Amino acid sequence: MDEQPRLMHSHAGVGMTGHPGLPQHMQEGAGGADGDGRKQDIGDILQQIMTITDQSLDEAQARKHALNCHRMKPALFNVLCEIKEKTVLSIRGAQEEEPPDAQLMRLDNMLLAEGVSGPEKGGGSAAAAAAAAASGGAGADNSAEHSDYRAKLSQIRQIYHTELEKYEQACNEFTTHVMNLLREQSRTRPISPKEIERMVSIIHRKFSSIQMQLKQSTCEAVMILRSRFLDARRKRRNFNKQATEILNEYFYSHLSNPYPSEEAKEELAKKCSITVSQVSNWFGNKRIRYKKNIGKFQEEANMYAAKTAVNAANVSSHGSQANSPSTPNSAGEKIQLPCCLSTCWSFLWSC
DNA sequence: GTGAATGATTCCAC
DNA sequence: GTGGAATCATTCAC
Repeated sequence: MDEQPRLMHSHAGVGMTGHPGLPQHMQEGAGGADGDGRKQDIGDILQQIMTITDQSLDEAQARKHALNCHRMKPALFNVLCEIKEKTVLSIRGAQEEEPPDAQLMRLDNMLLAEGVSGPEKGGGSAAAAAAAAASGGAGADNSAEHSDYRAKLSQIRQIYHTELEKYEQACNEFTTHVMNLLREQSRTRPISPKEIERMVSIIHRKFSSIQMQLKQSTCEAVMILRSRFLDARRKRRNFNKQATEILNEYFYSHLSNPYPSEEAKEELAKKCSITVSQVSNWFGNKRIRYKKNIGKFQEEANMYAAKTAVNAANVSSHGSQANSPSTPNSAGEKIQLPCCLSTCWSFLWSC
């Protein structure tokens, strides 16, 4: 109960000469009898403001009207606005400068990179191209897969933009509503432009957090789409017969050391129209499966050994040096290797 | 529909 | 970074 008199005294003191919060027009001639009169006026106004909530609606309306028409009202209002602005700045000033949200930046960057946000640029073509390379150049199928990927990405993009537009519209409507409300209220209580600005930024932050959720879920949707598209296991195609033949020929003719060099892998990849990674995968699988069941692969090994022998014989008949199965080593040099040693070699690299 | 074959991926050790 | 081993996902022959 003793709060009110203290506030009143404090506010009344605002009218004192030389008070930093007091505008020039209120300070001029504040001393003497005129100054006492103005202090009394301000005291009256403040008294009316403090008691206005205890009155009936009609009484309050009448008081409100009287206050609005009071000759000292604009000056007092300015003082209250300035005091409030300074108070708000001192309390909130430090909080205004928030660093940009790192998570939001990451999401924005990703959406931009995937072609979901920003200008439409046939988004996802990079991912589609990557998938095409990963799947080993399935050729004709890829264009259909690309269009499928693009269509799905376009759907995600459309949903994202629709939702974003809704949020932005809602944010603008709400901001306008709140600003109108504050402007209306500013006729009866001191609301500084800074305070309105702060309120707007609070609203924007709230809506921004909702937008972040939208961005998060959009990113997840893109990731799922991308992983499905890029998961080549779902799109596995057997190599053609010729490619398998070339790889097997190399494998069995290098049974002593079935580890093709990078150069050999590149050459094989070129010959088979597959990627170097696919060549590595193929040799990895082949080594394991051969080692696990040599007996099963023996027939195949013999077949390719015979084939190699025939090739060598052909070369020999054309004046070449070799007349037994020859095996180029990893450096591409020819070394003499009896067929019967193939299992011994396999034992060597399997240990 | 089922099982073998096979290309790709993942995890781990070196 | 590379290769081995296990596993997955798909294809293919029956």
